[in-house]
Amino acid sequence: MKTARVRRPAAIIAGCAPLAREPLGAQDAAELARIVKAIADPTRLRLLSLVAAHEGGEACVCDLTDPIGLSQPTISHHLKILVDAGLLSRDKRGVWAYYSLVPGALDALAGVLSTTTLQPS
Amino acid sequence: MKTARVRRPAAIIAGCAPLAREPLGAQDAAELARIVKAIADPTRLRLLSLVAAHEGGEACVCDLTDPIGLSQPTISHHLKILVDAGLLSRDKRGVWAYYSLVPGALDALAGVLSTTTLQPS
DNA sequence: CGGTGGTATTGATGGTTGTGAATACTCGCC
DNA sequence: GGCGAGTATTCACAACCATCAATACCACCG
Repeated sequence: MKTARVRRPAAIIAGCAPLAREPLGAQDAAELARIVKAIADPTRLRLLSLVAAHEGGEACVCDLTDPIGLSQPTISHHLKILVDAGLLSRDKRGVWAYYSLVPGALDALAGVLSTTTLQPS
Repeated sequence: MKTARVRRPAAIIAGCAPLAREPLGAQDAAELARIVKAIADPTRLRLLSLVAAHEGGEACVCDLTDPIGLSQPTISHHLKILVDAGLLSRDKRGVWAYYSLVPGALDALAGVLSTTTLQPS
């Protein structure tokens, strides 16, 4: 069990300046890149949108394999990466594992990337 | 010369729904991932912020090698990736190549990622 | 308790990528 | 024209990654 990684969700990116504000330090850049890497894959982008658009805001693995068209282990693997990045949360109820968006995580990421101060309308 | 790639800047991501709105198609996901991959690297994130924070909003390669601490060819390589992704623009004046943020590119990306409708304050 | 079905993990593999060394290119200048 | 400086490209290599097949895990049900 060496998964004692950082594990902090999107709090670390919330602490970063808006990217265009001031030069990013090497350490902040590394942590931010770790999050961005999680969504730098077409399959994982689709998984995020599928989960978000699914009814109830959550979906289990069996809901995702068919639309994506990849094997079940591969889907589980990508989901794990998204969970580790703090973008998805996993809720195992019985045999099924339900994944849902971590509230605010994607928005925090968007906030760091945007060059202007953004706020919900 | 096979660089007749897509080359469209951030227009393609502006055409995508906000990611959480509806399931992302395979093709949209691939194009979006191509852009996201460009910023999924600590060095390139730092380059973006360095360019943005530099005086005049532009910087040449020689301004960037020292703060980053990598070789000049490597910096040029990363800059090329950012330009190809439509996030940076290159303006060669004499011997110097000045890089600057493509206006709206990062914001378009942030808009696709955010789960709420965002607008500048 | 044995089976069944949903999910996670392991192992292997082909492909991608970040990096530096060496080198080529391209201006401006003497 | 030739030289020097800033930048880009090529080549090579180690590290990482996305994927699948096989298998293990685990909760429920008869």
